[in-house]
Amino acid sequence: MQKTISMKEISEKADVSIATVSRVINKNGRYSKETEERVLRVIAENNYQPNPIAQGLRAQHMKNVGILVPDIKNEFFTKLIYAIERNLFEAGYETFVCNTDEDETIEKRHLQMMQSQKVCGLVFLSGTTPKLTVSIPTVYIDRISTEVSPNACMITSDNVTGGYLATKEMLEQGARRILHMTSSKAVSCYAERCEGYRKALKEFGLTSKDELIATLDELHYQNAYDKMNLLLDEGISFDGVFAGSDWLAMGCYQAMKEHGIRIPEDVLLAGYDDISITSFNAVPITTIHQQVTEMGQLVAKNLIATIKGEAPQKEPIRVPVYLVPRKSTRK
Amino acid sequence: MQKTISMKEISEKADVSIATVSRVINKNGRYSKETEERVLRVIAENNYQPNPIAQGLRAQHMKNVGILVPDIKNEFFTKLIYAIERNLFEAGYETFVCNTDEDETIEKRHLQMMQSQKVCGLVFLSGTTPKLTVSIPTVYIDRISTEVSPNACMITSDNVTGGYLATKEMLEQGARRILHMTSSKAVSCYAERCEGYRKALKEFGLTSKDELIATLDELHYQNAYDKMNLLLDEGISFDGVFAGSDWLAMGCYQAMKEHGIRIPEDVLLAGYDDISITSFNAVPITTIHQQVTEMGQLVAKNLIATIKGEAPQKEPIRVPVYLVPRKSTRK
DNA sequence: CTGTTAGCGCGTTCAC
DNA sequence: GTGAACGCGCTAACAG
Repeated sequence: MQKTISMKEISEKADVSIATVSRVINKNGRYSKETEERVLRVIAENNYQPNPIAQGLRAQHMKNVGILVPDIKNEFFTKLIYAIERNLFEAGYETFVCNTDEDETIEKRHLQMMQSQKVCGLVFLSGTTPKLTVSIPTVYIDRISTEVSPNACMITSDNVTGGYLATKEMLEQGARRILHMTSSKAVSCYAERCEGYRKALKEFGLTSKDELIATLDELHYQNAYDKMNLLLDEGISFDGVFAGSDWLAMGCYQAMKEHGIRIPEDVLLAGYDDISITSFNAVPITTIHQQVTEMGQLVAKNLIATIKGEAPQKEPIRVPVYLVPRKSTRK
Repeated sequence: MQKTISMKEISEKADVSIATVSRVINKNGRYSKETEERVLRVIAENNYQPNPIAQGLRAQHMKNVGILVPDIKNEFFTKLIYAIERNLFEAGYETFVCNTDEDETIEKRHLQMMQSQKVCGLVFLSGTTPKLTVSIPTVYIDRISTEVSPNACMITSDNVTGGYLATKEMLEQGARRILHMTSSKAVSCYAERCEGYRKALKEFGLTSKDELIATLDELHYQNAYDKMNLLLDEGISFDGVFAGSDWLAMGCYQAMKEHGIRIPEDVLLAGYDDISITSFNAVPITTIHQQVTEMGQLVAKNLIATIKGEAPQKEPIRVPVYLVPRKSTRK
């Protein structure tokens, strides 16, 4: 382990007290121009930088933030993480990426660690989380909750509009029995997308039918694939599918394909997130684009503001979405 | 900020000295059975856990490891990160994921932070890195280097065999002029894949031709796409393409498709990594599967061993790969 | 303007 | 078997 130079050594080399060095570093004033220069010179010469751990021990928090993500293998989340990390890093924060696998136990353990490690901020990417009891500045993405912590803020894309746009697209293309695949759990972003789905149906004089709402406990490709196979074997009929996420859409696509259903000729299909795979799929899939870069910026900006003591906005911040029409909804 | 209970408070509640509490926690002996029980009980009752920052300040290192990754948006890397993180977490380590964007400056700044933050281990995922001057236990993945740090070990998949298998597949399917797209920089994994490419050619009585080696400064989809467009416009002829990674293969695919080239009828195509998108592509793409789960386990195992003081293995550890034949090489 | 000092929470040496 | 005391590197309160 490489031993690094300490503030004390700097103070000796600069022939001042350790307190003065600290003041210069933190620009706390109460030092002369000359001493400042001298100290800064010694610091530069020795390539010194303060020990974040010692700072953390004193301040009771580190300049690190934890990001809790349900599935780091999902491109949608990595694009979000990328944007968040980039913005936080520029502001001097390092990032713990904690993959929870949608497992409550793992999530709790990560949270515990984050708390012990005194991260100064937390970011939750959409998922089903237990009630958070910590009072660390937090940003929730795509997870509206009624029981909001006092210093938490929420950023979410406009899921209602997204669901609405995807559904409307298929209605306009002639679909009348649109299946919606979504989460069985009370996850706000999925609930909102479903709301948009209903809204579009209503506009077309239709009502949502329970048998056309397919719910999943886990939101992976495989689950969607299995569920769709089940539904098809049961003989349910539909002429459109709005999947709550792109990976669900991919699962539906695969199952339908294997059942000899042609897309878009027999059934229209739309997903959500706009991950790369949808555009390269054998039949490119219509989807809703979420502006991850903008969301990442907002996350960083709001989190940092909250960390600095500003009261977070109570109202969720909504980022617009737009439809990306592709072959799967255009015969 | 939530104030947590300290060791001192535990010692008071248990009516022992703080030193004894420390000894019990670290199982350093020199305490009686009764005191141990009492201390452990108080610890449990108060849900106490040691402050990692204070521990870190004393020990001069934290139980955290940094992972440096060139592109966190690439599924291949996230699968690797997933496996690494999972294994390290089970062993009690938290992980800093540092995205470098293949930018040396950013990488250096991350490294500097990791060093300041006293991570106890470092993992480099394939990329072009400057010489590392720190002596932190390190694992390199897919980045063989001659100038190895004393406590670094290397894990890599069998890239030579991978390149060989991909190329041989196309040769067996009749291709004779196979273009190879690879990195312009001296990145070991790409160099090795190229070596496998040559080896296969040789076996078929062919030699590699310079005009059939296309190099890229940056290894993204867009660069491959642009390069392939350029080559096609120049009129270079070939009947097979071995791309050094799946995203490069996707870029080649797209450019060829837009030039009216049919795959596999006119040109065969193979990639490397086996990311999801290759199997869902309009023409599923043949690729080389890397066993990321196994690699992640090996990374964690070896890193932890090195952290604990064992001398790391000098020889690179090679993980087998296998060919995943798909439509892009089967007419 | 500058220096001395206490203490953040922990592990460890040294007495007893 | 146990406890007092020091120091890891830093910031802030206080004294001058």
